[in-house]
Formats: sequence, structure tokens, C-alpha cells
Amino acid sequence: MRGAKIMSQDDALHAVRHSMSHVMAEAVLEMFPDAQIAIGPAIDNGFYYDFDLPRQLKTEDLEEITRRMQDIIKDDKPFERSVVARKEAEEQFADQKYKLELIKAIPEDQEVSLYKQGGFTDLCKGPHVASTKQLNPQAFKLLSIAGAYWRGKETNPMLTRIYGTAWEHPKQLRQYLKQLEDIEKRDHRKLGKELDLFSLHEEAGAGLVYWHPKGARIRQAIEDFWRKEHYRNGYEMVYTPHVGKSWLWETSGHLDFYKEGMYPPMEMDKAHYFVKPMNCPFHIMIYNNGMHSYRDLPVRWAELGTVYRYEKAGALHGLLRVRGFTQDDAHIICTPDQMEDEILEVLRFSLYMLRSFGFQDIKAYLSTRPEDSVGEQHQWESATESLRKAIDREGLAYELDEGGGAFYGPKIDLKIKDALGREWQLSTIQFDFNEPQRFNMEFVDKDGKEKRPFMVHRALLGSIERFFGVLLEHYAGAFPPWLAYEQIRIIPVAAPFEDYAKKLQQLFREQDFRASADLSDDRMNAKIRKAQKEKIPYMVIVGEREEQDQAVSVRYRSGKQENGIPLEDFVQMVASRVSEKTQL
RNA sequence: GCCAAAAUAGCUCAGCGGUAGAGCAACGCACUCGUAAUGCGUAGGUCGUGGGUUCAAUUCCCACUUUUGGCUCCA
Repeated sequence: MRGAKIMSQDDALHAVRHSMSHVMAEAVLEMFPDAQIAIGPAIDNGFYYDFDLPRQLKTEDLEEITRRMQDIIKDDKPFERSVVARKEAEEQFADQKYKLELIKAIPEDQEVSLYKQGGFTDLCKGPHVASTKQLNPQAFKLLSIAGAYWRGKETNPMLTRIYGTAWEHPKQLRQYLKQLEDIEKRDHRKLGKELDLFSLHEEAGAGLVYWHPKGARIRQAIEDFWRKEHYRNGYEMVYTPHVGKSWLWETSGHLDFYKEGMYPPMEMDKAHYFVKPMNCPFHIMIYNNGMHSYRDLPVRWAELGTVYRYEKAGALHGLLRVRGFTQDDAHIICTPDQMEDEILEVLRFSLYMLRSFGFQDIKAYLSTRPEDSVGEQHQWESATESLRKAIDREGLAYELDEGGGAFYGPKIDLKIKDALGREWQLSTIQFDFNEPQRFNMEFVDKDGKEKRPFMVHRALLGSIERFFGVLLEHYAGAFPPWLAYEQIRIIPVAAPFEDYAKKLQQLFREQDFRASADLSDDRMNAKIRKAQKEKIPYMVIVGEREEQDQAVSVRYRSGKQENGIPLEDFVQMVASRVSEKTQL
């Protein structure tokens, strides 16, 4: 389930949800006495239970399961906890292979507890509500049937998972279902279609994005800002090819470690060319093109580099998971003693960028050395330490992901929370101890000796496609004026004022505003409705009064309206909203 | 890739063994209008693709493609 939490998961609610999953398991066992049961925990907003069933479940089955659950709840069966010997538990679940596996996995020093309600006993740590009567038969809903591998491993059998949501009161359930609807309304795929921003075409290839003119305008606004800020922050832009011969990918190690993520090779002149899944080897080619003195470092090279990666068919999702995307990539190549400052600067820059787009709630995730990895231990330690220091200096909240780094280096990921409280990973700052060595990168140090530089990969927005999708949902399509594909729609109240409308359009365009006049033969009301549905921030409505006074009447996207604003005042107001990047 | 559901006009959806229907959008005509839909009319679909069953398939069955919700993975 992708869904935001409405309330913090207090223990009572957790017990309700967990108990609900047991009730569901009882109901399912009533229907399928031969079913194998796996696990059934409480999760955010609800619960699930995994089953191995004799036949496939249909959506209609959920109705019957629901009815049976309601009956069980009404029976007021107590949840009885008992602690049993391992042997006893194994006898109890003699014909439940998944449960037997779970029992074996319980550490020796831990007690084995069972929970029983009515005719159903489950291996379970608890806790549960005291009796099914404490569950509200009107405060839960079974949401979906999904497949899930036993213990999440692809090689294990696929079980049938039933998801449900459960609350203490029906009112909370209704609230939650309402919120699911809100999330659906904000879905970037829906908004992208409604606002005509982008499309995907099954017949032309899954996971490949087509940017329509309106979407492209917004993307341009993002990219223009991005370039300007990168130059300001000491970056240079580079452009690199989209394909490279196998030598490049052998050297980088991608063909060893990342082959399953790459598009298959193209053959030409007896050589294999691969479409790039990453930009780094190309940036390194530029670096290795000549000698570098320590005086030249750091180099910071950025590129909006479009890469292609094979994603499993089932993983594709709108703009959020695609097969071709543009990273706002950059590589920082520096001496070891520049590293700490560079990291701090990247982190600051990243936070500045994210905040500029309206994301205020930002959290860091620091990932450290995994078991299988390259590089010296002291390198890992100092790199990790400088990442941690930078996070501290910026006063960011962070979580440690021990062993979660890439094999080639530690990293910081930044996640933002959107308007609905959902978390999205955007920025990533990663050390790389692998490629500098593989490509034999060097710089000449003060002592005249050739040494190996440090390299950091970083993407601030992540991928433009993904970032755009997140932004679209965050604003529910109502982009702030600096990003809006059309900032001003001029609407004459009637045909005689079309000339004034055209004049305004010209004037606004000279101010670099994205503006258009609606000269269609719709009535004014219809034009307003249209502009409103397109979520255009400013509607400028003009008739006789405005033309006479060289003024405008403004209807804001919010519905608020102001009449008779002098033209210059309006221009100035919009200009300042745009430059300050504020809403409306 | 795996499990489940789905694919009908540009969009949202109805229909379901006898080769299709609505609303919006588009187009045409009339209306000339002050803050979320003026009226009337016209046109638009080999019902995702390929097989099969049948006298007959958009409808039933199979495969494929894609989408959706999960599992897994991740920018």
C-alpha cells in the first residue's frame, strides 16, 4: 500500500490491526480448511495476511471473507495467550509448513507464544485486544489481493496476500478511505493526462516518457533554474554521448556488477555498444583526457544526463519508475583533504535546491560500508565521517543505514515529505572508491607525485522525471507561478475587448511571462472554467472598464479576485512572485 | 520476472454471444455575453494484438503486449 499515515500508530490501534489479521485468517481458514497460513502483521493503516490457498482468490471472495470476519467479531471471542514448549508448538502446527519454519527461526532463549480466538490459533508474539468484541465490524475494509513471496524472496513460493485497513471507529475508516481518494486525485499520472503534460506509449516502449509542450515548459523552468544555480555554485556543464563501447563498461565494472540493469548491446563494426545506465564513465573520460594538478581540483562537472536502465516490467510506475530518465548528475573530483568541504557544500546546495521547490521537511539517510565492498577501510571511515559531519553541521535529522552503502562507497540520501506527508527520495550523494581506481584517475600533488583523487557522484533532484512526478503530486498540479507552464491567461469579457487582450499578451510576453489570451468564441464563464481546470495561477479578465483605466481585473487560481489593478502593479506583483518562487 | 485485476471514441465510462452507446472534448452554425459549463447540429471506434471455440466473438478460451495493485528492485 502506498498511503500516508493519518495518525501515529499507537499501540491500541496496532493491537486492533494485528487482531484483525488473525480474525481474517480465521475467516479464510473457515472457507479453505486446507489453506497454509504464513504471516499476518499489522502495518501502517492496516494489516495483511499471507496464505497458500488451494485456488486463486477473486475480488468477490473478499466480500465473503468480510462477512465471515464480521460474524467472528460479533461472537465476542476472547484472545487467549499461552506460552508453550517448542515441541508442543510444532505439534500444534504439524501440517502448517510455514509456521513450522517460523518456529524453527525463533531463537532458543525466546519463549514461543500462541494466541487463540475461537477456533483459530496462531503462532504470535502479540499483543492483541482482549476480545474480538473490541474490534469494530464496521471499521475495517479488505482492500486488495496481491502476490507476495514467502519471506520476500523471489525464489520462494508466491503466496496470496490480502491487504486490509482497520481502525477503531467507522469514522476513522471513512476518513482514511477519503484520504486514499485524495491521493488518487493527486496521482501524477492522472494529473499529467488531465493537464496534458506528458504521456507514455505502450506501443513505442514501456517506461519511456514523452514530454508534451506544457510539461516541457515546466521542465525547462526547472532546468533553467538548475543550470543557473550550478554555475553559481562552481560547477561546469559537460555533455557526453549516450552510448559507449564495451571497453568503457568493462573498465567501469558495470558489465560485472550492473549488467542486468543495462539495455542489451548493439553491434556495429564488430564492437558492442551499450546505452549508458550512468554518466560517470563519460565524465571520467573527460577527466582522464589530460593531466590534473592539485591546483585544478576540485572539478565539479554537471550534466543533465539521460540514462537508460532495464527495470522489471512490474516495477514501472508512471514517471516515478521508468526505463529512460534524466539524472541531474554531477561528479566532484577532489583531493582527499578537500573532501570534507566539498561534501558540506554539496549538502548545502542540495538543501537549497529542494527548499527552493517548496520542500521543507527533509531527512537524511546515511549508509555505511556493506560487507562486499571495495576500497580501504580508512577511506571508508573518513568518507563516512565527513558525510556525518556535514549532516550535523546542517542540523539535519538523519537515520543510519548500517551496511546500506553501495559496494563502491558510503552515501547520503535525502528524502523529502510532500504535502500529504509521504516520503520520497530525491538527492543522493555517493562516494566512489571504485571507478577512480579502475580508470586509474590521477592528479599531481604538491610533492610532484601522482595520486588518486576522490570522486563523489551526486544528484540533487534525482531524476528529472521522478522529481517532476513528485512535484506534480506535491502541488496537486497547481504549480507556483515560477514553474507554471502558463502563468497568465487573459480573458476578454466579450469580443470587442480582444484587441486589449492581445495587447496585454504582447506586453506580458515582453516581461518574459508565460501568458496567452483566450480569443475562442466561448463565453467568458466557460473561459474562466477552462483556465481554472488548467490550474493557471492568474486569470486576467478585461472589459471596458479595464481598457479605459489601463488596468486589469485578476482572478487568482484560489478563487480570490481583485478588480481594477493598475497594469504596472500587476506586472510587478507577478514578477516578484516569480523571482521569489512563492505561491500565487 | 512472479501473483492478481484490467484494456471499448482524444478523455471518463456503459454495454457483453447476433459486428457498439453516453457525457466531456473536437468540428460547424447561431448567440456577443463581467468571474467555474449558451443553444442546436456534425463527425469520430477493424471494442489492445494474435490465435482458438462457434453458424456468429467486442463479449467465451489461450498466448502476447501494455496498464493498475502488490512482491522484488530502485533515481
